[in-house]
Amino acid sequence: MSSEGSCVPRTVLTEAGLKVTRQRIDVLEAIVRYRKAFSVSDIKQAMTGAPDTATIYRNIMLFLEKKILRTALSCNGTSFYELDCSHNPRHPHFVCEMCGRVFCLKHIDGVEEQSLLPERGFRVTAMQLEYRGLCPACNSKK
Amino acid sequence: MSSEGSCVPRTVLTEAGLKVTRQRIDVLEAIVRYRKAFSVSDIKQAMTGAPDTATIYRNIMLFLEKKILRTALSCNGTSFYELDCSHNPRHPHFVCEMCGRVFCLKHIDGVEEQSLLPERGFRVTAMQLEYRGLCPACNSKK
DNA sequence: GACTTAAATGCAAATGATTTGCATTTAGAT
DNA sequence: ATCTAAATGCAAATCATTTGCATTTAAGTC
Repeated sequence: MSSEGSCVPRTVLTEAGLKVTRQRIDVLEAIVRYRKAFSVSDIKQAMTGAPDTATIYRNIMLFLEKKILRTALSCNGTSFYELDCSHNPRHPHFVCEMCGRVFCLKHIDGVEEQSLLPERGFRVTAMQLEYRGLCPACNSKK
Repeated sequence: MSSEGSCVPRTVLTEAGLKVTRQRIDVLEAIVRYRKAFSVSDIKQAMTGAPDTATIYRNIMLFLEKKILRTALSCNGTSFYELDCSHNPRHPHFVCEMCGRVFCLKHIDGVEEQSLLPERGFRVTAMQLEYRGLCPACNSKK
């Protein structure tokens, strides 16, 4: 996951210098399988026999620090995360105001952190581009 | 506030077809005075004799529907709002990961909803560009 | 392979933001 | 001045997230 690393949970953990526990492997496997931005409740539901919620949160925080994950966006009080690896380049997200689902959009060429600099004095570590509106399904229902 | 409206709370409420109540006037006045993106707790603290929290939330939801306000961003479980009027054009925001403060950045020419279109099928009603990192104050302390 | 210990986990309780139910008050029309 | 739907305050509920603490376990070390 880290920029160059593999996507094998065990390896990812070892490379990040983290203890390899059943819970961490299971959570990472679920995240890799999920393939899109997820909230803690998303990933819990996607797992059979998920670890305790506190454990999931603690591990997600750890994965964020280790750059195994990054925050995709926060909306309506919930944070969504996604894998932070070369196989998953940064891209904008879309939040459907009707069903609340979060979609990953295609990367937009030419729109990078570098091309959208804010004023001086700020040290930018991340940029997020977020759209709101109606997803295709909800849009066609209207 | 609505695209063309005035910034006088009473007038804003009337134009939006909302009942004019003391609480609504007070909240709007505080928001106009505040001049930047605010959370509910920000605006409560900025008021003397603020209405009940539930009332503030209910009114903010209403102001969002009426386009008197828009959501600036959500982070760490808190939503930030700002005036949605011609005097306050859309602009990117910056969240300081050290102190948690939210900053309004200057508008970036050429970067508009129009110039950053997501794939087909989506109906885009809003776009937010958000930066994270260290604000000038926290950055210089490091 | 058993031993040791710091780190990880589960569970329960705390926190903080936001929402809701309901009895009371009030803006705005009559 | 009167009436009624809508707005408010207050308390309690909800939801996401965090924390304290006793118990378990990964990963050396012998």
